[in-house]
Amino acid sequence: MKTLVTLVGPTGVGKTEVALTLARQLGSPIINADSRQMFADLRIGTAAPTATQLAEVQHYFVGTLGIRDYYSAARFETEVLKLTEQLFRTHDTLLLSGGSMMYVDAVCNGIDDIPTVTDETRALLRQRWQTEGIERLKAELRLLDPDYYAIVDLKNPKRIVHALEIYYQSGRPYSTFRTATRKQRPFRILKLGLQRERAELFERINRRVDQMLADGLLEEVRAMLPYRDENALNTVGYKEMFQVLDGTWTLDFATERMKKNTRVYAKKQMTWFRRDNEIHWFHPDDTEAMMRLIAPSDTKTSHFVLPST
RNA sequence: GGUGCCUUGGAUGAGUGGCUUAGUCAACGGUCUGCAAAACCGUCUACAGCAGUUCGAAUCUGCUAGGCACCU
Repeated sequence: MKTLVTLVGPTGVGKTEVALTLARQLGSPIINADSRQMFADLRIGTAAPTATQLAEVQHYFVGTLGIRDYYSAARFETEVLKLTEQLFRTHDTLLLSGGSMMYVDAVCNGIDDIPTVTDETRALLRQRWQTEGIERLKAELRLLDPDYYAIVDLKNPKRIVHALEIYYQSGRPYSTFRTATRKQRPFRILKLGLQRERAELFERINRRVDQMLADGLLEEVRAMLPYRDENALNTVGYKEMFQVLDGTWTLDFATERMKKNTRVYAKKQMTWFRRDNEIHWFHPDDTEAMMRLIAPSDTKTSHFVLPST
């Protein structure tokens, strides 16, 4: 039975280290599920695996995107599925590790087949949102897709706009694409979650932010200035440091904000993962317990085999 | 010792007799099916203490405590 081991947890909990340990023992490559570590130019601020770590274990989806590339959870789903199909020919166990909640869910549960929105449609709707206001778009959605209008979070402009994008892209209401069904995968999925006490996690986050700055985060951000409006840079760490480069925030203030926003992000991740009752939770130090769950039989069985007489 | 000003929820900060839950930040909780490290939502009802005035006080009066300023 082929198994995809999925390692999740909040930012800063220690996923990278644990993933390496497990990968070594399983002889598996690491499939990265962190939406920001995929960008080649965002290494320091996303705490991407180091060159040494990358050299030691084969990684996929780390540093594969240019800063202006479009990407999505749906695309991740299809690419990972294609990759696993290939890798499972030579591996029984594969490791998927990362904290991007939606990316992980896309791989585990699937995403409905919704048409990709073109740049033109996206730009058009964004412009209408700005010039006509969200109320107009809401009224329009109510007429075009009453079913979705009834359930959508009307306070969230992104959801309204997206539903309209789909409508204009395809000529069909967004709600007709939503099946709410879970896709079956041709392999077993074992979900492991990493957890620490909150105070300890926050302490690690604070220290890691300081380390990023010492490692040259500001220079990395400076190189991204020409692309600051790209979605990939709407990211904790980069947002704050742009303010420093603009001269509107002091470095100290920005650093505090970055720490705070990272903590908030970690909490959001925990909120998301908490409701997934398929996750088995572990302390990051307890990789032995994780291995026992992943490969329970390996060494144990021999003890129970009675010598034949 | 005397005089004047001040004291609001974790922080900041409006409010000078009832209409009110100020607001902001933090903290905590939650939503989530194509940009998700995104976007959005909810919770946290305080007025330094005591005694009065009043139908009714954070808002008026007195005393007590603490803080700040000035004076002998």
